Amino acid sequence: MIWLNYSVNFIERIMASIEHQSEDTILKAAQKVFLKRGFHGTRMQEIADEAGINKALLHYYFRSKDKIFEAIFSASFKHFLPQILEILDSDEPFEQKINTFFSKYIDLLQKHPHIPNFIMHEVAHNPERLQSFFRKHFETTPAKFLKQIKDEMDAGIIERQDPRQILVSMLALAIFPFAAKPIIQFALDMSEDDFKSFIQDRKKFLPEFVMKSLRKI
Amino acid sequence: MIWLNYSVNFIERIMASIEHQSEDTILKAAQKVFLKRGFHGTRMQEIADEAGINKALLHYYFRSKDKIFEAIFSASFKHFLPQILEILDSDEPFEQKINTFFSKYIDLLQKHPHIPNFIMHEVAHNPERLQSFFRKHFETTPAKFLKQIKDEMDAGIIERQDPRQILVSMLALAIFPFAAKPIIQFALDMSEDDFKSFIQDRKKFLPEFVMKSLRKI
DNA sequence: GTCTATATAGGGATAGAC
DNA sequence: GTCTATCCCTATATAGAC
Repeated sequence: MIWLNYSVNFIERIMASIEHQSEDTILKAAQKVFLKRGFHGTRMQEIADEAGINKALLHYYFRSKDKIFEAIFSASFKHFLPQILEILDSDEPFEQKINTFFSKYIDLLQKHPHIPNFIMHEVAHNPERLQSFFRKHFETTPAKFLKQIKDEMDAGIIERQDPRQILVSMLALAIFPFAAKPIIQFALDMSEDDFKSFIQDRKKFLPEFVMKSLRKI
Repeated sequence: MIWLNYSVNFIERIMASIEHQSEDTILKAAQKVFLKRGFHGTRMQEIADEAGINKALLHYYFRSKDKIFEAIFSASFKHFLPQILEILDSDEPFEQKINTFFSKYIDLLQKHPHIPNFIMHEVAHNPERLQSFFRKHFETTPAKFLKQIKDEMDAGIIERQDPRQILVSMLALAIFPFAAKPIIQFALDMSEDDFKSFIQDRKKFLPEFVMKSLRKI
C-alpha cells in the first residue's frame, strides 16, 4: 500500500500549505483592519469578513484578539523604525545620506500611510508595550547618525546645534504629512491626486530645506 | 407666604449652579479620559469614576457616549487649529511671525500634549466628522499666511518655493515631537525632565532652523 | 481545518426609588 | 439631581459537529 503513504504525505503537504495560506490571509486581513481602526475599534468579525473566513478560525490560529494584535504591531514596528535606522547607519557621506533618507523613507511611508498614526496612537496608550518591544528588538540606535552630525560640526561644515533636534526634525518633516493627511487635505483643499503630487514634490523639497538650514554660510 | 417664593428662587439658583458644576466636572473628566484612550478605548465607567459620580448621571446630562465625545472633540479642535490660524493671520511682519508661531504654539502644545494624537487618530478613523466640523466652524483658512509667504518671495527676501510645503513643514516641526513623544523619549533615552528641556530648547531652535532655510543668500 | 451554535462578559443605556 | 438595579445588545471566546 505504498500509494497510501504517498497519498498521506501529499495530503500533509497540501494541508501545511493551506494552513500557511490561511494564517497569512488572516494576518493580511488583520493588518488592514487594525491599521485602519486601531485596537479597540477593531472587531474580530471585520477581520474574519476581510479574510473571507469564519470568526472561529481566528481563534483557532491565534488564540485571542490580543495575540493577533501583538503580531501586527510587532510587524509594523519592525518593518518601520529599523528601516530608517539602517539608512541613517549607513556609511554614506552626510549630504548624500540626507537625500537617501527622505527619498527612501517617504517611499516607504507612501506604501504604508497608516502606520505612523497606528504606532503613535497605540504606543501612547500603552507605553509598556513599547518598552518591552524595544528591549527585545533593538540593538540599532541612532547613535551613529548623531555622531556623524557631530563630526560634520567639528569639521566646520554645518552649524553647531543639538544633533537630536536635527534628527527629530527630519523625522517630523517626513512623517507628519502622513499622520495629518486628512486635515492637511481639507485645510489646503487637496484632492487625492493633489496630495500625491504634493508628497512627490516634498521628496525634492525636504533635502534642500534641511541642508540649506544646516550648512554653515 | 412671600418667604416661600424667595426660598424657591433660592433653591432654583443653587440647583442651577450645581447643575453647571456637575456638567463641567463631567466634561473635564471626559476630556481627560477621551484624550488618553480615544473614543473606542474609553469606558463610560472610567469617566464616571474620574468625575466622582455615577454612570447614570452621565446619561442624564449628555444623552449618550457619542454626545459627550462630540463635545470634547469640538472643544479640542476649536481650541487648537483656530489658535494657530489666528497667529498666522496676524499682521506681524514675516520673520517675527515665525518666532511668535513657534513660541506660542509650542506653549499651547505643552499645555495639551495629548491633543495632536487624539485629533489625528479620530479624524483618520472618521473623516466625515472632520468634513462636517470644518464646514460648521471654519471661516479661517491659512490663505492669508500663504499669501504673505508669496509676497516675501516676490520681494526677493526668501527663496521661491511652494508655500504649502513651508506651512506643512512648520506644523510638522512643532507638532510631531508631541505626537511621537514616547518613541522619541525611548530612542534618545530621555527622562521627563530631559524631554521638557528638549522642548524648551526647541522653541529657540525652530525659528532659526526655518528662517535660515528660507532666506535668500 | 472549517463551520454553526452557544456560552459568557462587558459596557452603554434606561427605569424607578429617593 | 443623584443613586441602585437592571435591561439588552454586542463582541470575544469556546464547544462540538462535520
